[in-house]
Amino acid sequence: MLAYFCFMGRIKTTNSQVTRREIIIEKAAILFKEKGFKAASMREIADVVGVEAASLYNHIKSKNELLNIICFDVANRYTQKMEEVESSKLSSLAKIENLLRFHIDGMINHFEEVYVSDREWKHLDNPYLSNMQNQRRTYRKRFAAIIEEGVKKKEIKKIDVATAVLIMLHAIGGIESWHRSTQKITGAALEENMISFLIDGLKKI
Amino acid sequence: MLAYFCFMGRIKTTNSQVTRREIIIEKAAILFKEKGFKAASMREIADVVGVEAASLYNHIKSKNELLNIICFDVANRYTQKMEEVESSKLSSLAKIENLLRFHIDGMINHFEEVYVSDREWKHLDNPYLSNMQNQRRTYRKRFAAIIEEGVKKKEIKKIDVATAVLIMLHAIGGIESWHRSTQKITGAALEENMISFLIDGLKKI
DNA sequence: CCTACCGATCGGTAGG
DNA sequence: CCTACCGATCGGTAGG
Repeated sequence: MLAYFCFMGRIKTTNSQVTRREIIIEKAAILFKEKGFKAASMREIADVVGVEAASLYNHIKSKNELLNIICFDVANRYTQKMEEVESSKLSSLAKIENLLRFHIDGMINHFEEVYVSDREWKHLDNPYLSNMQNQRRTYRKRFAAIIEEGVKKKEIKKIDVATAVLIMLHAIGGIESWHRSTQKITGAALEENMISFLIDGLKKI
Repeated sequence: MLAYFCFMGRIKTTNSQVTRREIIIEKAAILFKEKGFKAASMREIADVVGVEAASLYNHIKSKNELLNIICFDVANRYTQKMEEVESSKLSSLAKIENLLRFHIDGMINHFEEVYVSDREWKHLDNPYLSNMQNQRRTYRKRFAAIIEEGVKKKEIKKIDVATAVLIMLHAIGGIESWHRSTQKITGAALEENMISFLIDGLKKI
C-alpha cells in the first residue's frame, strides 16, 4: 500500500515535474512563514494541499522533517556559495558583494524558504538543531574572515569585523518589509540600493 | 478571594518594588524570546515563577495579555522617543543617530522585551494586532520622513529612503547575535561601531 | 488516498 | 495561592 503511493508521487513527474512531496514542502514553507512553525498545523497544510492530514504522512515522516528539509536546503545553498566564493580569485570587496547579492536574490526569489530557515530553525530537533547551529556559526566565521582579509590587505576600511558581519547579514532580512510593502520598487533596484549602501560602508574614502 | 491576591501583589512594593505581576511578565518575555510565543507554555512560565499554572491567572488575564503588555510597552517607548526627536531642533543626521542609539540601547538593555515585540507581534490578537501593524507602519514612515528631509536639505547623501530605513532598522536586530556570542566587545563599543557604520552610510563624502 | 481514532498537551475555569 | 479538571487541538498511527 505504502509503496503504491510512493510510486504515485513519482509518476506525476510526467505531467508537471513537481511531485506531491514537493508541493507539500512548498505549502509548508508558506504557512511556516506566515504563522510560524509552531502555530502552523499539519491540518492547515493538508487543507492547502487539498488532502486530509493523515495523507501527508505518505509523503513525509513528520512535521519536523518538513522544517529540516526547508532549513537545510537553504543552509546547503549558502555553504555551497561560500565555497565557490572563497575559491575564487576575486578581491575581498568583490567577494563580499558577491555574497550579499546572493543573499538578496535569495530573499527576493526564495522568500518563504529563506525566511523560515532564518527565523524558525530554533524549532529543529537534534541532531539537526546542533548541526544547524554549527553551520550558521561557521558561515559567519567564514564571512568574517573575508572581511578581515580585506581589512588586512587594505582593500577595506578599518572597521570592527564582527559588527560589520552582524549588520550586513541582518540588514538583508529587512527585505521582508519590502515584500509586505505595497508600492514596491523592483527587486533589481532594491538590490542595487542595498549593495551601494552596504558596500559603501566598507570602502575606503 | 481575588481581591485578596491582587492586594498581595501590591504589598510587595514595600520589599522589592517588583510585584508578582511584573515578575510574571519578565519571565514570560524571557521564555517567549527563547522558545517563541506559541512554543512557550503557561506551565513553563509558572515553573520559572515558582507557582502552579492556574495561579498565574490571579495576576494576568490570559497568555495573550502577556504578549500585549510586552509588545505595547516597547512600541509605546518607540513612539514616545519618536515624538521627542521630531520636536527637537537637531539636524536630520543627528535625529537619526539619536533614534539609532535608542534602538541599540533597547536591544542591549531590554533585549528580551524588544526581541519579543519585534519577532512575535504577529501572534497578537485583534484589535491589538491591527493596532500594532499601524504603529509599526507609522513609525517607519516617520523615520523615513526624517531621512527624506535630510536628503532634501542636502545634509544626507542621496539614497533610496525606503532602502535606508529597511537596512537601518533591521541591522539593529543583529545585536541578537552579539548577545549569543561568547567573546563580546562591550555594549558601548558595539554601539559606536554600529553608529559609525550606519551613519557613515548616510554622510556625504 | 481516506476514516477513525489515540495519547499528550494546551489555555483556561471552578471552587476553596 | 492550590487541586482538580475541562474542552479543544495537536502530531501522528492503524488499517483498509
